[in-house]
Amino acid sequence: MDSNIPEKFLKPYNPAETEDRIYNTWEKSGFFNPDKLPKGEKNSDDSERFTKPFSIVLPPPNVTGILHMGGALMLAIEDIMVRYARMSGYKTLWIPGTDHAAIATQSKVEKEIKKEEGKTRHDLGREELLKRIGIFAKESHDTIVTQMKKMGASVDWSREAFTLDEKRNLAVRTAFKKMYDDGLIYRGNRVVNWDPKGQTTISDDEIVYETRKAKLYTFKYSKDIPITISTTRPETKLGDTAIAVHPDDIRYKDFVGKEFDAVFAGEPIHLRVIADRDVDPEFGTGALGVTPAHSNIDWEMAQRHNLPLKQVINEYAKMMVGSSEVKDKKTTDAREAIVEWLKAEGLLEKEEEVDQNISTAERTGGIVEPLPKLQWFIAVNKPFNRDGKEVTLKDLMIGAVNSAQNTSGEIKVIPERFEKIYFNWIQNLRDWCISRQIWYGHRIPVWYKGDQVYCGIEAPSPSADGDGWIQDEDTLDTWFSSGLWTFSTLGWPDEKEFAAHREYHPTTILETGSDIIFFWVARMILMSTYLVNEVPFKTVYLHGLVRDNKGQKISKSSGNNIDPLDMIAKYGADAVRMALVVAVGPGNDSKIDEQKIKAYKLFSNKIWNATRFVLSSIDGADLSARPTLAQVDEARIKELDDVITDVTADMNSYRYYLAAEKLYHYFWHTFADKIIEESKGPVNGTDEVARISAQWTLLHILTTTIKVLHPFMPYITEEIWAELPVQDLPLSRKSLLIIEKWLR
RNA sequence: GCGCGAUUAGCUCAGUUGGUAGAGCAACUCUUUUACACAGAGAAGGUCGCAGGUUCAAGUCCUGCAUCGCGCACCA
Repeated sequence: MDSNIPEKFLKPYNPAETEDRIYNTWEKSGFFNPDKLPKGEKNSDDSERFTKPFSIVLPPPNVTGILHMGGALMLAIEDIMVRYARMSGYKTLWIPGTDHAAIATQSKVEKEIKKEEGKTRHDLGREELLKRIGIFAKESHDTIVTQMKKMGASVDWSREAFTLDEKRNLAVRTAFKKMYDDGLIYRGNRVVNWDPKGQTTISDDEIVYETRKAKLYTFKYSKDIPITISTTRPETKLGDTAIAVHPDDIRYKDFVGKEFDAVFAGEPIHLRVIADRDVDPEFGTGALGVTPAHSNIDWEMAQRHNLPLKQVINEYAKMMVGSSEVKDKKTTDAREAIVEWLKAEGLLEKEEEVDQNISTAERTGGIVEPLPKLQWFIAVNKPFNRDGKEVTLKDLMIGAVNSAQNTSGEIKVIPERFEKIYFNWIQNLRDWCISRQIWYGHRIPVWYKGDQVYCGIEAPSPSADGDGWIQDEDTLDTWFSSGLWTFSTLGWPDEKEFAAHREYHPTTILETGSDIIFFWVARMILMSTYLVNEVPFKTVYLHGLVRDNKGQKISKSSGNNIDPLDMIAKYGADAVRMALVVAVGPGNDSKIDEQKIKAYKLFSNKIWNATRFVLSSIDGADLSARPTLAQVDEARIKELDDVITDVTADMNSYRYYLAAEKLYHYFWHTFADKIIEESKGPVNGTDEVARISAQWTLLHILTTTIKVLHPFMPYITEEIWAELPVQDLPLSRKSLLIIEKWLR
């Protein structure tokens, strides 16, 4: 009975033997490249096939390391989107790439060099360090590419990009220059977030707040100053230039405008009492020591009251002034010394424990120190002319996203609740600090000579602009280049190349993790609306965090990483994809569990064996034309059609988590458990009409389900597809399943 | 402080537009001349966080509360 079916069906399904071979077949077919998709015959029903564009960019993985489960989830969802679009007849483009991840990559390589050779970046110099990072990035890149292929990602490798390659560098310089000329990029001296560990500035969004217990000290600056203040950071008080009180606070009314001198922990200070509405009279003593150089809010207050700025903490988080117990000490040590001094002087009035939010740097974990520095910024609130109207970048970002309040926004966010999070973030958005004091990244395209400043896409030319120009040492925030990703990967700013890809922009959809909605999604909207004057994508689909089976965030340091490659080796990529996708709605965190992956390996095997049964049941029968079906088979076909209609609706509405589950359920518990079982009678019986009806129905259901399962489980379905005989599907033997029609 | 999400079977989670609940794992009984034991058949297990309300009908809508989590702001 089994004599005519392929021998491989006699054994359980073996993904390891299948997957790499299938991926090779796909790559060779060229179908990952939309230009190579076979257009439909002219004047046929298929004449529109593969003519309308569908495009998506891969959120470029950082070259810091390897693929983790979060990356696997991202690839799974996007590949489902892409394969579904391709089968649905779209000219489908999925652009792959990697991200140089400036700070993360440089600090990782620096750490390794320090560990192995005991050298710092300054020992190596800029050129040598960049060379080393380049080697590391290349290796990481190759690993990531291998991993992406293992997952089955049907990306167009011929269009692969890197956020730090030549083309993207030109895009960055072009974007910078335009924003500079429009006055939207400026250089300014402001209090910025300084990461002493990474030795660089970071943006507001790169700060992670951690709640810790801290001591709130209440004291007087000196016996001669009658106002008592509170602070958790006494060491900053050496840089105070004012005491602020609320204008309506009668306790301090008489002091406003008075000036005081004191020597605080060895440092002479001069304080003016000011009245400012930002002071909360209910908090502490209602009086606040103003430290313009080491606090954002105090800096703003200082601007309003024209207060002097006095820096007392340096880039290494060490004290620059004070008594011998304080000067050159780390801030934490200085704090203790100052508290001792306050006690000795009898100035300390109260010491209490409070909860405090500590600012730490996202990438390095260092405690952020606000410092005054000359840096580059993007002005988000500055009006500029756009199509005859005065707008700000903030306006563009708000206008792009669709919501109940803004129905003209072009971008739809899935799930919707992230719209609120997005708008809430924009409300509080301040100018974006884009310069970084690291070497790995896009160098700022600005040159200096004495007082002269030159911003250009190219360096100033010696003949026209003279000699002696020195380029800015700093590099750009990695998200600056990531923000250009939807169009820098499509040829921009090269007019010819961009024109050739114009149909792909705006991209159809952006799929990414909800944790980078501000870092990336918002920045892409900013850059695209400003530079290309259109939204970067029409839909944003956000997925959640993948956690381990205990609900912990997966990270290398906690050692709880379930390696997707291990799981693929054990259970196959199809099983991993299903486990990641089924029952995981957009925006929701999920937990990955080896048991769940294993369950979908069993499903692979179920499909495999059902195929074996169908092939052996129809052996020798001519099923090329649809026979007259028995009533029971008609009902089965109707039921199948209903399921496919339902699943198609889910696919069109991005409910992959439901579609996958429904297909699983139908295949196993309807097709295998019921239809196959009930067909055994007619298939082996003597009633010719009933037999052929049952045989045709079995093959039809198998063929159809294999097809619609393909976006989810591409390998096993492609493998089986090759073995299915032609039924009423004229193209089926000519093409790979990857370009087969979703519905016919 | 403002906003958001979660609370459903022992565990991990689905449940799209309101019509008396599902999956995986675990646990129970039976079945090894079956396409598949990487299986099948069957049984068991839930007052869907709590309290109200709307409705012929609510896990699904509304209000309040509780617990957990997240974002933003504050953080002197």
